Amino acid sequence: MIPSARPTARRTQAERSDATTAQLVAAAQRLFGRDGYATTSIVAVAADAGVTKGAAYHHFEGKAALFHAVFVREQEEIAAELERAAAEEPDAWSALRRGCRRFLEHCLDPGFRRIVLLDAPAVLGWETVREIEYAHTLRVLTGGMRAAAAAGHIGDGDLDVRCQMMFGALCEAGMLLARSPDPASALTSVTAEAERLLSALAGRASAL
Amino acid sequence: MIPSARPTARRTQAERSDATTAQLVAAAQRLFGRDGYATTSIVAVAADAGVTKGAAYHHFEGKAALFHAVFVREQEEIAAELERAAAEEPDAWSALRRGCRRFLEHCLDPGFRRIVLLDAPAVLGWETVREIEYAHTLRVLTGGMRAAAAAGHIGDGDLDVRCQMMFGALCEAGMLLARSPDPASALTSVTAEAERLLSALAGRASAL
DNA sequence: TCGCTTCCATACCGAAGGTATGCAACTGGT
DNA sequence: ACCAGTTGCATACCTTCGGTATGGAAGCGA
Repeated sequence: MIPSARPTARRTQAERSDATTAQLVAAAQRLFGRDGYATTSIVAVAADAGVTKGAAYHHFEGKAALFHAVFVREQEEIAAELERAAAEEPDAWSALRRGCRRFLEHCLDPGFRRIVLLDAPAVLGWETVREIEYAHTLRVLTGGMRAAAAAGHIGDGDLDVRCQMMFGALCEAGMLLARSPDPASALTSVTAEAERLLSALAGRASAL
Repeated sequence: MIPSARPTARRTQAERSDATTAQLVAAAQRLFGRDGYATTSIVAVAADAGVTKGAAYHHFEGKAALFHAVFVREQEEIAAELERAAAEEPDAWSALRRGCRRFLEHCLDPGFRRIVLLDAPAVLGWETVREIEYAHTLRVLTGGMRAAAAAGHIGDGDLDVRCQMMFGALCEAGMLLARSPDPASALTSVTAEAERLLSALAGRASAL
């Protein structure tokens, strides 16, 4: 008998497990992003993934663990996107600016805002959130900052603290951006303020 | 018969109502601040206030409404504190710096962090949170910024956007501060970074 | 004094997170 | 190829909690 004649028959355990976990995370990302963590039930996520509660609780310790997986996935996506954007720029300084702009653009996605900026701190706690972000988004940002500092663009001081504060300002700007009646046009002005802030941080008050 | 011979007897309706609402808000502020919104039940708050669920649902539309009241109270407290601190300074620029430092100090309170910085966006939504903050904390901050701008300390640009981003950076710095092993000593270094950021925003890159 | 409203407690309901159980599919050894 | 043993997952159940309905006691206007 030919294996996988029908896609459901004769799958290995790892295949089944990976498939359902992927389905669950994808469904959770959609529903958490659309309706928020609190109003999204486990059964709804499971149903959207084509399974039941049992599968969800078999693969994840609970609702928060499922959200944790979604958050990590979200971070991996944005970090990869930022690195791709930064790689297109010739020097460290323009890469840093390009990354900030890219982050703001990414904030136009409602699911990202809901999961990463709104729910994550309350669900996972600040420590966990920043730990994960420090391995993804903040890693890219601090990397860009260090590169810019090595190129002599950045003034002295505590770079880690400065990156965190810059990051907080960017998140705030992202929410502000998305809230505006015309986000597409607001993107330019908010980006301008962000770049001004960046230039200011770098000790180049009139770089723009 | 003498009114209020015993404190419980012969109180007017408004008195009873005000007393229980105050008790409920105070209890909610304590429990939400200590255990977080999600893990704090209405009955726990009511019991801590010395009443039952019925009283809570009589005075508030639901759990979120109770949290809303707590959040407004937090904002009123911090705004008053900031205005008091700013009033002690001679000029607009030092008042602005003093206010930022004061805000960071206030972030050392775990209840404040939990309620205002962690839970509020998820529970009330970003729009509601910023609307309330714009009437309190952000009002004081933008007021200080405008005063500093009028005194010629601040460069041109969108002041509202800049205040929001500065506020985001301050919130982030507050969390970072509280997370550090020795918050009291970290306060000075984080404050230094914040003032540097402020100076940078003002177009005075070497003001500190 | 007497309807009427306000304040609040008790009883109840439904939804949702989490657990226990059971069964079917896969796996590894013989 | 067969057969323990494990894994993947569904179903049934429990508990907690937000929210509602009901009832009664305390003030209030007339």
